[in-house]
Amino acid sequence: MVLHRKALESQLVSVLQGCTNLKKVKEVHAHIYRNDLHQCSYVITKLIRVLTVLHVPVESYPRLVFSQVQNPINPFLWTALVRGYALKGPLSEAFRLYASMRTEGIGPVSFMFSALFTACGAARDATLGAQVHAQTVLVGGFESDLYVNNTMINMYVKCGSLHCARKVFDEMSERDVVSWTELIVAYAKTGDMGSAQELFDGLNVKDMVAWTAMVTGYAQNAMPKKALEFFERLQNEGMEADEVTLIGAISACAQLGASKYANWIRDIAENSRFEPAKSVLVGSALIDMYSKCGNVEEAHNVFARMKQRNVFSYSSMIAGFAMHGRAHAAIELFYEMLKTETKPNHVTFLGVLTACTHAGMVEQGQRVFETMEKCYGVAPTADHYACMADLLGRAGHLEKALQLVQTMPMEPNGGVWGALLGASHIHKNPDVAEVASSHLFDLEPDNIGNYLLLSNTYASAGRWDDVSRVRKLIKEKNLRKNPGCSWVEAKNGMVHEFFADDATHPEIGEIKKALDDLMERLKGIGYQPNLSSVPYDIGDEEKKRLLMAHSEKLALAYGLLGTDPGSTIKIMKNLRICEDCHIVMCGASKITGRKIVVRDNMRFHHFLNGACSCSNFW
DNA sequence: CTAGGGTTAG
Repeated sequence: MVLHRKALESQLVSVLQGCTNLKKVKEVHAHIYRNDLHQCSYVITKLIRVLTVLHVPVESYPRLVFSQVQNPINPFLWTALVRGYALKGPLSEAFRLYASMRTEGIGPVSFMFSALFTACGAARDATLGAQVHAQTVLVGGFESDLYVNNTMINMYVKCGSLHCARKVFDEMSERDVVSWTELIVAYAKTGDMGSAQELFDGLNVKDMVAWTAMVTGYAQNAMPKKALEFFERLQNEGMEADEVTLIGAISACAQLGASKYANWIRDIAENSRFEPAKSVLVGSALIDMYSKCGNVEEAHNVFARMKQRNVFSYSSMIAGFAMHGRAHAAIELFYEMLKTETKPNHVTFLGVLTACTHAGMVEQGQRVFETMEKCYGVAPTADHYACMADLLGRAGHLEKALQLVQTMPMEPNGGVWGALLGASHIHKNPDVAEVASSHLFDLEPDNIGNYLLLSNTYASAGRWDDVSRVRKLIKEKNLRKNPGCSWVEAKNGMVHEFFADDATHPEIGEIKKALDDLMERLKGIGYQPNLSSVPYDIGDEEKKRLLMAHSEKLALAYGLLGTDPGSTIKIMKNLRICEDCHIVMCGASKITGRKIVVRDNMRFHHFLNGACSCSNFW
């Protein structure tokens, strides 16, 4: 009889574990009653845990179940409830439960402290966390408990008290790989990869999670080459990369933006247990990567092959279409998404709105903006207002854009004023540019781009006195111009880099000659240098010379020389492509019959047969 | 039971 009961208990627990919805749980609960097991702490603890995971408010169902236990002396039972409050709050209730448990004469246990630390961490309450910390010391016997100390480190990290976390770590008598990894991640998140690396080097037995923390850390801190180095080292150690590791590496490849790396990691992913068609995470990461590498077709291939899609997959694909100027595809996909179970979130709407912006679809964008809260329950953030300011402003409705910014329900951020400044620059409106930049100089005093946009807007209006006033400001602030830089992929996947007026490339002679030839042929079809692209008060000949030295033109010339005639020329630039270069790219695609893709710091331009996917709207 | 996670705008 006893044996039978035990078997039934563990059977019910495992059934509970597999419950994915409330209805099933309720069925099992009825079964528990029928078998007279509603006093069994083991089963009831599991029941409470499952309910919490399914986001049932602790106050309702779980508490009811708990209260039906006549003599709750099992600390696991109490802790299950406390963990529920740890996830959703309120924090005070978690502590009230802990106090009641002690009054019931139940001694403190390590996992109860862990639950309390989790609660403090989730509430970002370091003060309360420190009180629990003091409790563990006061009660005694927990100072050397590895598990308690690890959750304590985690709590301090979540609260942003890295120093306290480090102190706990330094004073621990025994540490395991979890303790180390927690700190490594904490340093990585603050951008301190030096300390992260130092800790990692001191770690004797490194497991896959620790390695992955380094891959992800370097990827998140914009050091993609380092991230990939660690990814390869991890594999050389004989460890199998899992989903999380792959995502870190894929994100690093996305940052590099080169097809060589993209195809390399794609291969690894396809041959892993987490192939993109089956893993939503890996699939979504690949969509983003291919979009950022200029290959939106391949991004869509991955998307189409995925067996399951979630809000990340859809949002990434929509944003991918948007940055490649495929606005209609983006919006179509958005409506397709609305027919599924997947609900759009704030990121989805950013993608849809940028798609409208990049295609100049003002009315469509306004409609989406107006309905996002009403119909889909997603309240616009300042970023969405930035998109709207961009949408209206670029389309030439500067007054409307300004009005929107001045009446928006939250404080405009740098993105909002920046969009307005960008639009003022395009439409050569120094008055609106002045309003926008006065805010930007407060919000982002060191962002040189804003000063340059204002100064260039003055230049386009011929207000040279104002130009030199802004120039002086830049000098006083000791700000340095970001040198323009372009890369182009050669045949073998090698990436060649060019700065403006750069003569360091070994084949610079041929490159210059190829550029001259191209210019001659362009002139034949009516090209004239766009002198207004040069914001300096200098002679026309000097302007022409500066234009010809732009890094993207050098990269284009090298692309013509160094790649197969049938292939796409892929150029990347760290700044926004200038108008003259844009015209030249259009012409070059017509004359040479080559497909040219340029990624500037804003988006992708696909040049084919004399036209650009951005419809000259950028 | 505690550690590593993806989309975003000027």
